[in-house]
Amino acid sequence: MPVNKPIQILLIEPSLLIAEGLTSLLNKQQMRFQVSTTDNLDNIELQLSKGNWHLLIINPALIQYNPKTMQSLKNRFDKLQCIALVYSYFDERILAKFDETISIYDTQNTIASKLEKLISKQPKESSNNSQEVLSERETDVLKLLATGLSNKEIADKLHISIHTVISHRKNITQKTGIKSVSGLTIYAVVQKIISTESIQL
Amino acid sequence: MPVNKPIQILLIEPSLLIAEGLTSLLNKQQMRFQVSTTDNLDNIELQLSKGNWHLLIINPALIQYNPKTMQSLKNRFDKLQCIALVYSYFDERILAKFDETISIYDTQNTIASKLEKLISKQPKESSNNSQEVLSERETDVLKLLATGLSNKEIADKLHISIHTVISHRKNITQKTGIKSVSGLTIYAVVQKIISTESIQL
DNA sequence: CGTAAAATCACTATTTATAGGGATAGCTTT
DNA sequence: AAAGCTATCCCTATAAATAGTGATTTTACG
Repeated sequence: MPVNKPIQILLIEPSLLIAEGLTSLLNKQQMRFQVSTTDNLDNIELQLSKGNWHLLIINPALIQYNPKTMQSLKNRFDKLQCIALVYSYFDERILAKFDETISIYDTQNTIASKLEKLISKQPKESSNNSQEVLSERETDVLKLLATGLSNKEIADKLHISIHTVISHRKNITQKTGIKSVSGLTIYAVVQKIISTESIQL
Repeated sequence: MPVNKPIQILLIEPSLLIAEGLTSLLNKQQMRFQVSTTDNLDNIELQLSKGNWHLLIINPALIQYNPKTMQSLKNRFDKLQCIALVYSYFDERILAKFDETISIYDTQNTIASKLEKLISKQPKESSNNSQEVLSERETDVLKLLATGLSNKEIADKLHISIHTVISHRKNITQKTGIKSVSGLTIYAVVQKIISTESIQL
């Protein structure tokens, strides 16, 4: 099972509903998008600096009166692509500052293809190893992890040391980009590595 | 495990993104909402007639120029409550025709409580069969836990101390008998406390 | 045969989670 | 009014998980 690293997206949008909608739509796509949302521009530089973001989607209303912010962001994070998320009419001169524009009336496919096009423009640093597959042993560990066992229990069950389990888990996290146990659990279910019945409820 | 009948909602909204957002938000609520979406008014009477709908959520832009539709719907389906979903300013006289108004800038709680208030007005057919295992607050915690957040993050999100979160988690574990995060995640999914989309992968 | 990937194990330091003990205040129900 | 439940907060001590680095041995493949 090939696992692509998710595309990291920072979404700045005051309407929770719209943020939720976009997130939900993107989650339905085959390509994996990981969307983080914030509702204002505060601390945005801080947030951008501590992560490997691919796309910034922003409501242009938030920056239309201080285009400097936009420019300074583009300068500091030159690989970051900025997309405007518009509800209604916006001045072309403002929209022109963005790499792309998506509308709330766009279809799911339209939105996704616009984003994908932007991403494919990027130098593929990590997408060459994106056909990553969990190894057999990693799958074993994930399976047991997702059924609710601790590292120690997994180690005992597989007759290996806990260090090895931890090692495998590091690799799993790195390959899938999923850090949380809940996320990995759902992943295991979706990937049919386990069935929900086998989980310790 | 008690199961309440879901609230049937018909959503008429041309923006897929907004429809998706609202659906996603409602799915995160404890109360179960089942949302069907259509993007225009065609065949709406037909659709309404073949289902037991509780709420109709509609973009007022769709009917502002023919209020008759609205009136005729209210006449034919007298138990149906109509909610306006607004993005921007709308004439008060138009909004007054609705039982309630929600904005895309409303918080999740605001939206949910508006809908719940409308529903509770209705004669309760069979809503008292719930020996709900988890309390409301415990459900909040479970919801966030299952999306992959740590105790600390949950505390911040709910504006309570980490001790309280731990306390709730103790109770959740005791009530459900489920100790592992993966087990609780699956539990939350099965109980429709969360949807798999909302999990941080 | 050489190499690359996988699997195994190890150590340190830090952060999180769990177990178990309490406490208080605000409700609802009896 | 008393009993119960919920929500909130606090403490200690221990267990578990994670991040970062590194090393050795198998195994598969050209």
